[in-house]
Amino acid sequence: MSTARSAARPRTRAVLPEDKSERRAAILRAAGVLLKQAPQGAFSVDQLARRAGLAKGTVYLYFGTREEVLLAVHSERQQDLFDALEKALSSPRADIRLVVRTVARFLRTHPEFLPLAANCRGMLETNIGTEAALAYKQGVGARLAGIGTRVEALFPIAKGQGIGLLMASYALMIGLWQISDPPECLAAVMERPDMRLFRVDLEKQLSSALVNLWEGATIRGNGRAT
Amino acid sequence: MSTARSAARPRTRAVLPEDKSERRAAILRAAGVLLKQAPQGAFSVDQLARRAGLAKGTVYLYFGTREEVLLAVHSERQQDLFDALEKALSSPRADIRLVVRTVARFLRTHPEFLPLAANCRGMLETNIGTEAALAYKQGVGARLAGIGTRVEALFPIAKGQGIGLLMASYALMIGLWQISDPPECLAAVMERPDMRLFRVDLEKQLSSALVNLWEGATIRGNGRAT
Amino acid sequence: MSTARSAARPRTRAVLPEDKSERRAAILRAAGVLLKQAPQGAFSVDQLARRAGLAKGTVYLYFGTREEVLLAVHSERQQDLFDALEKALSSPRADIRLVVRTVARFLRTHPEFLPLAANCRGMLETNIGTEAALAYKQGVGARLAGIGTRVEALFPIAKGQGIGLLMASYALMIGLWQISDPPECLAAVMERPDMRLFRVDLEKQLSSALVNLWEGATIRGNGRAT
Amino acid sequence: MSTARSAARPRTRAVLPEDKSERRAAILRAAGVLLKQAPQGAFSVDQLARRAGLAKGTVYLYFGTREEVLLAVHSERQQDLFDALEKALSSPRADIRLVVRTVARFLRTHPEFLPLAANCRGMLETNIGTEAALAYKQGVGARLAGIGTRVEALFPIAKGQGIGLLMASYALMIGLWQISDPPECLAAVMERPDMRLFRVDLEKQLSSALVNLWEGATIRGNGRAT
DNA sequence: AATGAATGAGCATTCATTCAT
DNA sequence: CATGAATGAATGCTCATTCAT
Repeated sequence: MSTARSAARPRTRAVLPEDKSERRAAILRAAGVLLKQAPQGAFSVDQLARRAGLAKGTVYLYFGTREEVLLAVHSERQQDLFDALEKALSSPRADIRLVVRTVARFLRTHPEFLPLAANCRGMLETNIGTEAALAYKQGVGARLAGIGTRVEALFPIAKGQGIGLLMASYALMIGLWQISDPPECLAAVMERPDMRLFRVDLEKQLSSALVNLWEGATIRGNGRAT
Repeated sequence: MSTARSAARPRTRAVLPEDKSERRAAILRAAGVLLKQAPQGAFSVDQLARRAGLAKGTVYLYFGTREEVLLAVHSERQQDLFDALEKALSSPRADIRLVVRTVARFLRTHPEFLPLAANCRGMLETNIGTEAALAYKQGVGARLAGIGTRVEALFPIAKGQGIGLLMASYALMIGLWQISDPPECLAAVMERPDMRLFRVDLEKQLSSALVNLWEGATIRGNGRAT
Repeated sequence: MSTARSAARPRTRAVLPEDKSERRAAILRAAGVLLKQAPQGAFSVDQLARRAGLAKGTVYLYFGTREEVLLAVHSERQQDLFDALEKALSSPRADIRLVVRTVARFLRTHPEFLPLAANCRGMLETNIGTEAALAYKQGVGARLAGIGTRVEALFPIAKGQGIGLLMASYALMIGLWQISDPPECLAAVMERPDMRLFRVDLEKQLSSALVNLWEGATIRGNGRAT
Repeated sequence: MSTARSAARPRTRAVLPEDKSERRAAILRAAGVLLKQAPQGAFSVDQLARRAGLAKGTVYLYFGTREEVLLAVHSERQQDLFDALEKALSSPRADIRLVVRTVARFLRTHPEFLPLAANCRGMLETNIGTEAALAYKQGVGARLAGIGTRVEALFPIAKGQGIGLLMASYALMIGLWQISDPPECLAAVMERPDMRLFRVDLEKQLSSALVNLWEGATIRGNGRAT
């Protein structure tokens, strides 16, 4: 397309470890910005690099593949969710309502979270190295274990069921989003009366379902639960 | 602009409406077969046509786009699930356990269902006309309404909550599958002890979560449910 | 795309010769209509047939290829131009001005003529049988000869130069159209001052050029003309 | 969505601006070669790239679309024609004969020029970005203005008519080629006596017509000219 | 470390034409 | 004669990734 571009003008080099992680962070930040416009992650590496003020090749110095960048963004956000959850569970007033409200607030303030989260498995399947996938899963596992234990301590559920409850809750989040978020091609007809069923208020439905799930799991004797 | 095309050696012609439906069905059947090898639908139209014993162009006589074929397969399967559900709810012994067992049995006998279902929103977003998407959604909506009403009649939940409960259940299915199905790139390391957390028995976990969800929704006074 | 269409409902059959030419004429008429919307002939055989109230296959009973339909339309229009020209040259007041005015009026009242005419060679090259091409050329040749002779009788040009003058005039028409008609991709920028050069008034420029050409050809002693 | 791509074995890299121009030129050169065999530009991007010793994608680093390559070739040749014309008009012996002879010689030595030139509008209409089209037109406009002024200075025509005369001359060139160049499908029958009319000696006819046009335009008092 | 030029696999879709009915 | 189902060739373009500089 272009004809004559000027020669390379490299950025300052990141030599120190802190510079390096700053570079990495810059890429993730840029991805975060682009994710707002294309929640499914439909932007090119070129766009990403340019937005981060770097060259395409540089991205590959910090990440193995395009999808690993997305996974890293997702992972960060997910850890934030875990943080919020852990904090809520540490509160003296911790109960199901608080947990559910915490999740709801997180999703409300991070609208780009669910589209990416729903894509997560697709990303893993597509173009991510074992190493990165493993690291991600281990990160998730560690938090799940910690928070799961806390849940088991706080609520009357059988030992070992906390993690399952958390997983089911997460499944509910991404699954409900997939059902309720109207795709582009239906945007124009969502107002029709026969589409009323699908004009779902995600926050409300999800909160309701989470309450049910958690209450169902904590009914006395529900030791077999989740 | 154009060039003279060479001759063709067509298959027998589907002239009658019933022959045409059979052609259409043949394409869906072929897609079903390919879906076993590529659960995410990663096969080319060419493969699909060849498998159906047709020319590529013929596929486009019966479907608008590649993705509409996949959507049609998914839609059919989903209607099967609705059938099973409706049948279970018609049984005199209908209760939560039966519903959950019905779902579990369906998923066990239709292992290709969830991968495709989890892809559904992506397909809608990608390359599906409003018309086809609308038809799909309407088909789902009609069944949801019918079955939801039945649920409300059978179980002590508030009027209008049946559909929400069904949706949440469906969300749980596709969400848990996404979490629990190990991606290709992790297949080799799933045996590691730190991956134990993710060696989820989908049927068991899902059944447990569904029971919790439905019991939580049907606790007396849970009118605000799901 | 569609699924079940109803069986064939053939039109009445054209058995008599006059019915047949009426069918043929209907196709040409339909092409004429479509040509207004897509002056370059960018419509499909399917559209054409539908517009003519016929099935696709029927078009091929009356014409060998898609392009032969277009050629036939063009040929008809061109014969109309020849008619107008011949009539003008028969007038007692026949002179260069009248000839030029006649051409200008024809083009003004047949705006779809030049786009198609400019495409003519492309059509011949692309997908037209020798037979149809030959018939077209012979039709043109006969008129050229007739009108050329008339020109030679009316104006002081050497014997045999009439045809050349006509050909050059025709070349001027299609060539100037190609230069002056702004392509789609420039529509938005034609108003810019640096595009002023290309905002050509075709009728004016063509008339002017034709006058020059014919006057140049008829200058006394210009026996070497055109 | 994406898949890991395989490695590449690139040619030497064009880093410096001059290397890049050379790359670009190499592509144009390759197009020129292919144009000899397919004067209408009927070759694939793949062929083009291979002939230039590059990968398909590389072509798109230097040009936006296939058609923009063709337009660039045409533009170059056209500038050559302008050069020849300008040189001729600078000669102390500049007169109509010299101009016409210059054009004739150019066309004789550049037989691939007219087929492509006659295609130019089609290309612009088909697949060319506004930017490239604009650049082309501006390039043409600048030369037309310059040469047109020179023509007005040399010949007794009204101010501002030079460009019109040039345009009409160009129209004559491409128009006459379209009429006179026998299409493939008529090659076998061109020898028939009734085709005599169409066995046109392009150079002779064009020269004759150009002389007429220019003489007609320069007749004293022809201020209304072209 | 940073750059960005080069690579090339990958694929849905159209539509003129045929010919069985 | 009329129909319209079936055919299948034909191809531009994107973009993740590599690696020479």
